[in-house]
Amino acid sequence: MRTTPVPLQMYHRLSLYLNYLKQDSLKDAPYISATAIANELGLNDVLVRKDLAVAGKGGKPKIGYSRSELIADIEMFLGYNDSFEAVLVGVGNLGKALLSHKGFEDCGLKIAVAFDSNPELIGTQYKGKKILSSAKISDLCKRLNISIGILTVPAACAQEACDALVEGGVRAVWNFTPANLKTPESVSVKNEDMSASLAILIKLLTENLEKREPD
Amino acid sequence: MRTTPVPLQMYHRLSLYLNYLKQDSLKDAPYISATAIANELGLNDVLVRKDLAVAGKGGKPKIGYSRSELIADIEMFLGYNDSFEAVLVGVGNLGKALLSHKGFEDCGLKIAVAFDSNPELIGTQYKGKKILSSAKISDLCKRLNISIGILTVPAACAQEACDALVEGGVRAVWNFTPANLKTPESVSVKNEDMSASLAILIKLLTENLEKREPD
DNA sequence: TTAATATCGATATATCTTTATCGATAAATG
DNA sequence: CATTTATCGATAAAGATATATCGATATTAA
Repeated sequence: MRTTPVPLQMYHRLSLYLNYLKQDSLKDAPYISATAIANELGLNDVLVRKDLAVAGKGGKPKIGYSRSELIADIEMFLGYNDSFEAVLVGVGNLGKALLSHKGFEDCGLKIAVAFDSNPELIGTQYKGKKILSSAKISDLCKRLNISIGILTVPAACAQEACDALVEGGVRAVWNFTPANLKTPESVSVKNEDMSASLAILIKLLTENLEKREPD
Repeated sequence: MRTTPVPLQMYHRLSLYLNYLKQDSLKDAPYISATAIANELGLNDVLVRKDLAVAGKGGKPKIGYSRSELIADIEMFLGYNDSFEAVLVGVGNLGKALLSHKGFEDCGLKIAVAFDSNPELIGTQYKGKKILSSAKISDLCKRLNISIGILTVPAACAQEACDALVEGGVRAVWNFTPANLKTPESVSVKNEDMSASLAILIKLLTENLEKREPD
């Protein structure tokens, strides 16, 4: 079985670096070291250096990396300069939260339209995005050449909506439902499972409690 | 540096198993094999068996594991039987989405109250949860013996809100903002960084596109 | 009752990921 | 101008995680 050539975790970290590097408080710092980033984010400095070696053009001893160059390099590496068209399915609270989220555009993600099956929402707009009937998903995705589908529907409708997206030629699904989606191999799925995250949170918590109150 | 004794990823997977095992379509299946779970979730069967060996009581050759027993074992292992009191800070769309989410209760998470700084929201309720002034965070957390804080405020207020939670004795923070929170060692933080997830999604997507269109 | 089969559980192996070490280098300092 | 210092980059080592192999076992079928 083939595995990922470059660790997915690294992409996660690069995004963290980017976020850190863009911080207001660093606006006047022309250079920054891997050690500093590592300390700030609680990571190992060699790890940071290795990540930056993959995504960036290299730094200078004693000085570190050019902050602006590093930002540009990471954004390039993460594909934030290419633009991807997306649609969102399910305009509930979570859907609205994602539609409101400024910052996706900076990552090259453009939400073109949203879909919902609620007649009261169909035809209206939210944050400047049109809300259309879910019946039109595949047609519209084809017409607009959409590559990403964001799923924020109830779990029970998730597979159906996903199938419509796939039918519409979408190549990646960002799944915010707990459903275990089936897609053809050519369509990637990234799951954002709240329960799974919560499981880890609770684990961290209990681990932590045990540490403090040994018995 | 000490690392996690039991892989965090495992907790993530256990939650997936749980979700799968509770599926309606399996309601009449008394037994289920690690192989079946692995195939369904796209994992290695030995990996699943290893996870289940840690969390469960073991299965029978040729048959598999008792589905109901497995569910109980995993829930026990994940600490879903213990109940944790939580508060949510920031009743925007995302906050509302989380307040609406049924299913946290099944995991032992009880959101006691919510906080916001918007005067129009303060004093109202959402989904049966009272919304109080953010100024009261630490006092109330102390009084109610809250152990988990859920952060769904704008990034700019994140550290401030987090400090109030820590002051209130919270032991774990579920951070839905992109802020890089500073907490004492005794307080765990679980970050849900959208940009970082998106970075991985885009990576999966482009990887996928390259596979299909080699040049 | 015997043979075939699916599965578990344990052990061993491979792979992936992170951390440690060390020489080289650019700036700062005396 | 030599020395010290912080950092990079490469290589090596360690550690963690996932996969493969194999004997044991319970069920099913001949």
